[in-house]
Order: sequence, then C-alpha cells, then structure tokens
Amino acid sequence: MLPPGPYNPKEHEEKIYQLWEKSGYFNPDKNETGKSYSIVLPPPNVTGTLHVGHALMLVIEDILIRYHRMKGFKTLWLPGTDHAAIATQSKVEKIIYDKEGKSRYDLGREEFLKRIEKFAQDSHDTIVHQTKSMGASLDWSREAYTLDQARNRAVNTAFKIMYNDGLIYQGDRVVNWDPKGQTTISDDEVIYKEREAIFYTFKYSRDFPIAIATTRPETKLGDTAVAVHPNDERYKKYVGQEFDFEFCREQVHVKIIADESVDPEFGTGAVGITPAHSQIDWEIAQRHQLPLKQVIDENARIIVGGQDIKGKKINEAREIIVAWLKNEGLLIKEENIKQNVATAERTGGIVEPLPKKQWFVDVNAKIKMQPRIKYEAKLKNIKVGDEVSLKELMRSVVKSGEIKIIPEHFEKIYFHWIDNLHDWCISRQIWYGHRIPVWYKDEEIYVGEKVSEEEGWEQDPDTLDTWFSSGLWTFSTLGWPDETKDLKTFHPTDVLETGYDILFFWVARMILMTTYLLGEIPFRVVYLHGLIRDAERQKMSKSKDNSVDPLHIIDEEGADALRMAMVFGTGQGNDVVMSPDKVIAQKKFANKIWNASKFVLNNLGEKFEFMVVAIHELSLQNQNSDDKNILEKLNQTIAGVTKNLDNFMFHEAAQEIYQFFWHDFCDVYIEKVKLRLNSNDAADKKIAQEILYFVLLQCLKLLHPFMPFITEVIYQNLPEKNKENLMIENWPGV
RNA sequence: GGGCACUUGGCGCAGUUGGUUAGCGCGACUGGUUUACAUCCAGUAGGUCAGGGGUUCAAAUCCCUUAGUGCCCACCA
Repeated sequence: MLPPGPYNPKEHEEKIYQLWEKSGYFNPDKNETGKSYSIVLPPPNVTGTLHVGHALMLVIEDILIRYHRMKGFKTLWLPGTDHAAIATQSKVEKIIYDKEGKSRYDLGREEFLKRIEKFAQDSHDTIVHQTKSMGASLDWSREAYTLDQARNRAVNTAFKIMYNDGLIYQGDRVVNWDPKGQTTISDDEVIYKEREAIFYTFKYSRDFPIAIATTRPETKLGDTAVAVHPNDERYKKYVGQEFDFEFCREQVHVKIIADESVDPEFGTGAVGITPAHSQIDWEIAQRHQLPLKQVIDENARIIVGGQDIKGKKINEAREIIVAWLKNEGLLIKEENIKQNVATAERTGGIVEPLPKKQWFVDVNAKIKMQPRIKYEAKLKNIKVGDEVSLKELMRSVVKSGEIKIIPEHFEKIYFHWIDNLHDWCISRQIWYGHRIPVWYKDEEIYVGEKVSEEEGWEQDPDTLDTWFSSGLWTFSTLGWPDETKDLKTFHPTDVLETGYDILFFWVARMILMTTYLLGEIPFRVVYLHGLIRDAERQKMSKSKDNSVDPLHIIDEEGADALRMAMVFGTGQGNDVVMSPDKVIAQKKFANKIWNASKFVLNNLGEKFEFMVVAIHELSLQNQNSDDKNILEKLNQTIAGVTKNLDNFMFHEAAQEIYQFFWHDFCDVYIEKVKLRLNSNDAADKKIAQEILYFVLLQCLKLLHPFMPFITEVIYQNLPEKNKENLMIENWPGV
C-alpha cells in the first residue's frame, strides 16, 4: 500500500538508490547469459561540480542503460572521472594564488601536485554524490580515473607503440604558446575572439622599396623575408634581392621572395614574413629555407632590440615601435579593423606562436596496420598489412557506417574537421598529467612503459595533452593493454553519448586511438546531445550566471521530474531548454503516477491473487470495449516506446508513455472503470481489476528508464510474488 | 573565405523512410468536480508548417531559390 498524500521524492530517492546498489544489479557480472551492452561514461572533469550539461548526459545514458538492462542485456555502464590536466591545474593555481599569493613555482612540483590531488579527490567525491542523486545506474566497482596507475600504464604503452611506428615524433615547430598557462596547446584548444585592432601600413626603413602592413608591428623585429605574389608586376623586380637595415634600432636582414600564398589584393600585396611567430609564416619559411629569428619569449616579452624595447611586454613594444615609425616618417596608414585574436581555451591568455621543440602525433604518415589485440576482428575496409594514415583510419570507419553519428549531419562536420587537421601537439609544459614516457641520457633516448632504474636517465619534464589519455578511454577502462575478459566482452562499446562540443577534442581522438591501437572501433553509435539553455534561450554557463545546479532542482522537484524534463519536448540532438515550468510539469506527472497507482492498489480487492498477469491470461472473451481499447492502446504504446528508444528518439518515447498514462489510462479508462468497481457483477469487477493492475505494471516498466525512482518505489509496494527490483523486470514485449 | 543546420498556433518545441482532420507542454478562455490526484477533469479559441518555384496521384516532410537566424572550421599577413 502506498501512503496517502502527494508524492514526496525526498522521502524515497536516497533509499531507493541504496536498494539498487545493494542489489548488485548495476554490475553486469550478475547477468551471465545476456548479450553485452556497454557504455563508458564520459568522465567529468575533476574541476568542481557537475552542471546541468552533465545531468543531461547522465539522463540519456541512464535511459539507454536501464532500457537495455530490462531487455535482458548484460549491461555495463562504466563510471570515471577525468584529471583534465590544464583545466584542473589552472583552477588550483588560481585558488592558491588568490589565497596565498603563491605560484606553482613557489610551491615546487611535488607540493603543488599534492595540492591538486587533494582538490581532485574532493571534486571527485562531490561528483559521485551528484551522479548518484540523478539515479545513474553505474557499475561503481569498475570506476576509473584518467590519471590512475592502470590508465598510466595504458598511456605509456600507447605512446611507445606509436613512437615505434613513427607516429609520435619530436619536432621543432611553431606551436601555440599560452603565456598565461605557460604551456603549449593544440589547435583545438585555441579559441578565436573578435577584437578591434589597428592595421598599420609602413616601410621598415627609408631605403626599403616595399611597404608592408600588419596589426603586430612588434613581431617585425623578427622578420627575415618579405613575400610577394610571383605574378605581381609591382614587385617582380625585387624578388631575390636582400636588404639590411635597422628597424627600431634592431638589425634586420630580409630577403624578397615570391610565394603563391600571397594575396596581391590584400594590404600592400607584400607580407613581412616572421617565421618564429606565425604558423603560416613558418610554413612559408620552410618552403624557402628562410632563417628563423625569435624575438618574443615565453612570457610574451621582447628579447631583442635596444634598451627601450628589450624586456617589454608585447603591447608596450607595439606602442614603442609605432611611435618610432611615426617619428621616422615611415608610417603610411593606420586603419581600424576587426581581428580574430587567438586565445587559450582554458586560461583565456592570448596565444603567442613560438618556435619550440615539442612532441607531435603525425596524422598523415602512412603506417602498416599491425595485428594487435583482437585485430583479426574488425575493421571493414582496412586489413592487416594495409598502409594507412591516422586520418584515413578516422575517415574510414565513419564513412563505412561502422560508426554512426547521431544527428547525422555531424558526420559531415566530422569529415570537414579531418580535412583541416594538422599534426597534433601532445606535449604540455604543465605538471598535472601523464608524464611523457621518455628518458634522456646524454645523446641517448629511451621510450618505454616503465621508468628506467639505471642511473643518469632523466625523464622528459613535460606532460601529455589530457585528450591523449582520454582517447584511450573505451579500452583503458576495460583493462588494456592486458587482454582481459572485460575487454573481450564489452569492447567495442555500443554507444558514446556526449555533447557535440567535444566531437573533435574527444570523439575523433578516441576513433583515432582505438582504430589504430586495437584495430577496431571504439563504439558503434555516437549520440551527440545539445547544449542546455535557459528559458530565454541563453546558453547556460557559469560566466553568465544563469546556470542551475541539478542538485538544487532535485532537491526541489525530484530527480525523476528533472530527468523527464530534460528529454521531454527536445528533438534528437537539439539544445535543451530548461525552464522551471518544464520541471514543474513533470513533477505534476510524477504525482499523477503516484495517485493513479494509489487508486489502482486500493481497488484490487481483498484477495488479489492474479499476480504477474500476462496478457494472454486475461479473460479475453468477457472484456468490454473499454478493456479492449485500453489494451490495444497499451500495445501500441509499448511498440512505440520501444521503437523510439531503439532509434534514440527519447523525446518521442517519453511523450508517448506520458500521453498514454495520463490521458488514455487515467482520464479515460480509470474514470470509466469506477462504475464497474462499484457494481455487483463480481466477474466483471475482477476483469477490471486485472486490467487496472496489468496496465499499471506495464506502464511502470515503460516509465522506469525515464523516472526510475518513483516507478521503483511503487513497484516495491506491488503485491507481486518473488519480486526483486523493477530495474531488472522484463521490458514489455520481450 | 569554406562548411553545417534551423525558420511549424502567444511562448517553447515534436512531427524517422513523402500518404487520412499537423501533435505536445506552458499560457489564454468557458464550464465541471460523482472511489486516487486542484499538482484534477471536460471543452473552446489559435497554425494556408518563413517567401517563391519545382518533382509527385500525394509534401511541413524530397529538389532548387530568396530572406532571416544560429553553429562549426579557416584566418589576411
């Protein structure tokens, strides 16, 4: 029997979660016969707490997991957290600086890492608590961390394999340097922000024949060439000439070169080439064997020139140079333009291209596919012995349909991204992360899985891009590089569900790593969900201060209401609008379920013995048209919900069961049945009771993936024989 | 500059492979309240599916085009 009054989620949710955990059914090992179904949880960053975006991820994945568990699959949902290298380090640095005024260098590597680990542990605990509050049915016994020992072994192994294959190389290149975070970052971590800038047109010196234009005059101290288009009649005669002059008291030597990449229409049609401080100029310099001259250092300060400019920050240096140009009468034009400035995703620092020796993953080099663990299996269009590049691997598995991306149009975006992909810079000058597994001794270099005990070896001080370890996530969590039972059973995983904002950062890298290292796909389906927006359609973000804490909503309205609100009325992959109205509407729905269940349970009669009624056991002949009607609609609903869940149409599935339960079952059937329950026709009354009970039970099952808590509470109060948990009841129609 | 989408009643959205009166939530209006539920029920109003063109026996759904909006990538020095 259910207690009177409205449904109060607070009374039940925690108890129910404990009941589930105690049952052990989150762990797939309890199901010995089912076919496997697996999802690895995209590990939340240990940078604090979960936000509504995480909540959405948990809801969708838990729906898939619960649905498949009920369908009898050996279902694994594997939890974990991400050390998120730069993100976590910069957050802790900021906290320490704000509190103690100290930098990481003041503390030293060891002490600083201790502080981060403490912070990460606290975040982890909060995150786990929040995750459980959402009702997520994760197998906590398999929990992983991207920076724990098992994952470190996987990372080192992966690095070694790639190094030996020539895919990882150390190169002197112009990289994206973040002066604020004091580290390099990859192309994907660069965010362009529009800004006002001044576009200066000038000559280096009075004797120099060509004018050039730039928004960054301070870099011109490092120019080693001026490039013009080969067909530009204005400048043809100068090509090949070399000039020496003093530019703001710095000795500069430039050569005039011709290069196709120069647009004669833009600016003066001549480009000052600064190989050390521009990606593109560096490439041009490579083509023409130009020397490279670094004029800016890691702190974004000028390192050449006279006393007035040496040691100055770039903004100050710019002013000094402009003043000098004016003074010398060299400045021709100043224009205000809008410019995209490269900034670092995590720290917001302005990215300074600098020449540095870094580790890279070569995405274009052809490698011969090797037989690896499970290799014989799997890729459709690539066999052992084929020569392929990482780019081709990434492209192949999506093109072939082995990996399906939902919504589908993201496949095009994915291909477009691969086309523009450059080598991936994987080394970072930060301390929190997997140390690069490379040791040096004099001229020797050793790459391995373990620290060499021998004396005199020194490990590379850098750490790896966090996405390097995340890229291994689907299989590092299952025991790789060992050939474990879990790896055999649960890999490839079935679905990778995440926000579309990390399609490139993460999803693409998982595909790269997995196809290359395992010779199989990491997952069959990529389901990308949208962003959460508020009632005014604004993106929810901390900086905008419009984000809501999922725990707060759970506290107010219940986890079930929040879950349902997140999938209700939101098309596949679309952004989710979260308004209080929406959650309250679903809270009302929960209450409706509660009350209708109360009504049914109160009307089953003294001796309700037709436990676990199957549809064929219902006395079909004596049913009236209402009975037949509701049963037929129930069947349609079961078919519809099932089909929509199979097709990742969560909103449609949710709406269908909502509609059926509230309007067909409650408003029509229950209202009509009230008369029969009062009548003296005992046989007819019994039929009505059977159907009430039967339909309710089926509805609870259909609703369970969406609203697990309330449905389980009610289930626990049903007069079923031998019942355990609704969580493992059979899905209707199975 | 290149690419990808979106545009459906007042608001927010659904409508997968083209096929009977285009659905839902919120809101509005009118009534009801008899074995759960006022966090309720019944009913009403409101959309020629952005504009134009095409394919088809048949289009919100496919194609072309115009306009508006949003996103991604590249980045002009």
